[in-house]
Amino acid sequence: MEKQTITIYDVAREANVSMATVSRVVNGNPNVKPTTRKKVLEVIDRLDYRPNAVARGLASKKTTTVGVIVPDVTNLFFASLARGIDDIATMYKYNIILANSDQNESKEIQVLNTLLAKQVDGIIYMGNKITDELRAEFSRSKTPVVLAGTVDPDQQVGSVNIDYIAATETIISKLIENNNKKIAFISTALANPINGQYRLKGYKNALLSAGIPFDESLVFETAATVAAGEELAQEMIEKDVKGAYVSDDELAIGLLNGMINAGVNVPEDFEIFTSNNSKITEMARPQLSSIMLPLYDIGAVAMRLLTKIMNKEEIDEKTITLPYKIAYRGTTTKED
Amino acid sequence: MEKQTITIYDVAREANVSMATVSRVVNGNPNVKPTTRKKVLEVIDRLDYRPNAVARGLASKKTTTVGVIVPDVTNLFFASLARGIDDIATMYKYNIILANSDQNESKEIQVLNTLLAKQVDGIIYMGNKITDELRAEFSRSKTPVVLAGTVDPDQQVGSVNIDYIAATETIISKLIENNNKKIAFISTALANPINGQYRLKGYKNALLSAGIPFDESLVFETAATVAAGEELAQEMIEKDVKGAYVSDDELAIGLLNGMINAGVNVPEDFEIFTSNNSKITEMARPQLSSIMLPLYDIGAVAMRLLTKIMNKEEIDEKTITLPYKIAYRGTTTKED
DNA sequence: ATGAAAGCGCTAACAT
DNA sequence: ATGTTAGCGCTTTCAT
Repeated sequence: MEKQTITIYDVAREANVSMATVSRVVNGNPNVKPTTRKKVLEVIDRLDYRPNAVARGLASKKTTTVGVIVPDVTNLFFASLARGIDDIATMYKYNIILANSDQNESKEIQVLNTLLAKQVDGIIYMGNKITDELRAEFSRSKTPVVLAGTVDPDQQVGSVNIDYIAATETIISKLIENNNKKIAFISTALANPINGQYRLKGYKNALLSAGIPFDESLVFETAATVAAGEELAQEMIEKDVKGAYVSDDELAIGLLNGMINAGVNVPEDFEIFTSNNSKITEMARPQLSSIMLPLYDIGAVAMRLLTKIMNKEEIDEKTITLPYKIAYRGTTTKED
Repeated sequence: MEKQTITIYDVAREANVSMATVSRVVNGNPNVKPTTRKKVLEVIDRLDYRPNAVARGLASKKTTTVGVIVPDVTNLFFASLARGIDDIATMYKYNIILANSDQNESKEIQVLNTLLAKQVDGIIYMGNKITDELRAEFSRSKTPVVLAGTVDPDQQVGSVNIDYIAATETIISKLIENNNKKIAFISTALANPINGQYRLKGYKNALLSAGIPFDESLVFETAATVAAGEELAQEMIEKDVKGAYVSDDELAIGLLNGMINAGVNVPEDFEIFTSNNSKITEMARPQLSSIMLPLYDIGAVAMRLLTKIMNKEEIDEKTITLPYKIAYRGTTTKED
């Protein structure tokens, strides 16, 4: 015998009221006489009634769930953003459907489509580049989208980031000042505008200010893994590079460990600045100096922005730039 | 003018067929003549029709989404499990609603309830202890539940784990053999049966085999953080402890760094074994020796098990024990 | 303050 | 192979 599900209709019958009244009670509508409210609540409790969110979603056209597209939760960078997102989502009574995209374009499109099919009220996207196809899908539905730690050069959708150009310029200048003229720019996906445009721009700006010519051969593109970083160490030594800016923390740890294994003294003979200040930066020995990206906050603010858009509130500015700091730790010499 | 949503009815009208036929085409039902299928698909494409998963969920009583309750995605241990879960979920056309519980009982209960309200087809739970209240909620609905990296001593729900007792016993024996008799057992939440019952049991077993009396004062309970580990270092030195088994990787890195900062040689004068083999174990210097918990696989197998249960397939054994290995790395002396 | 009734967009018998 | 028809459990006018 299947366990019968209790519906709003059952409650209405037992409480001698209409479905509408039960609905009002459940949704906290004030237009209910206290005595009836009490009676209804009593029946709800007695029958152990639980509103069916799917039915509610169909009727109200709101699911109170948002889709979160993330390259890989296993990367602390994204996990931290996701945590910020979920906390704020919970605060505003939303749930998140988390989907890993592996930065894979077709997977992103597919994920986006199932998210839209599931009628999410909004989407938070993290990734590399907003391809044209992706943008087309975004605008095909009117579901609001916010980018977290991801930029859209065209600023068509909301986004939350820091000023990557300024941050990078600052630390590269610091590196030059501490150190010498040969600084590597080590990045994951240069196709990502954050890396290939903004950070690289900051790097070039700093060189320019110091009167150092830009050397293409000091720009490296590789994977966001420890192994990739270790592999790069030898090349640093061969090219007699004295310092490096790295766009990913795992990659930075790999490079750090690779240099140390090769007998190089860090930071005396080689300085490293990394970008995300995820918690692994403090696990490294020496601890990694880093741009202090407010990871959790980027996620949290992105979700907050999304709630406003979903709620059709007035938005002052949909392109949000958060402040950042610099952590001078063990992989750079002078503090400031 | 609101953009009108295209429904199955619109497609039916345009294609001169019934809704049922459109539904059949959309759901890949073979009972459709190829020519009509083609015609319907053409209209679907032309109108840019997207099936509404919420309506489908209400009608079919299946949402193809599963709830995942996790203490904190920001912990690599859980992030790795979550990744395994999501990959298999995607493979079987499910999406996951990810909810952080912070190991907080009331939050767990609340999250579980909203997940059930959203009519998830199944739930994967990760956490500490299955409290009675939680178990009551689990059985209150017939929604299938599988535990990933979490044990239920009563084995009432499905679960995927390794043999924690044997794994711990093995490495403690190794530590004793390498080293000496004073081995600390450092754990997060002893209330978690994995720590307080199984791992501690393995620890005691190993001591017993070696004829070493169990010393309560060598059992430490603390938080799963780097800071907590660093704080513990001094105590290790004062008590003249020569080795430690640690239940969490972040905690282990903290301890490792703390010992090194105190001038202790690792592994020569102090050996460390940690438990989860998350990727940070390879970022540490020296790299952490560890039980090789198949994190991704635990998540993947848990999700696979859940799909079987949701699909009412025959299950051989709902309490699954996966194999594990031991990684002998830099924080222990002899290899084996 | 409460009720009646019409959907929301789809699936799933059941007919034909 | 295709169509008809009830729902699924709820929200939301519109009355009263």
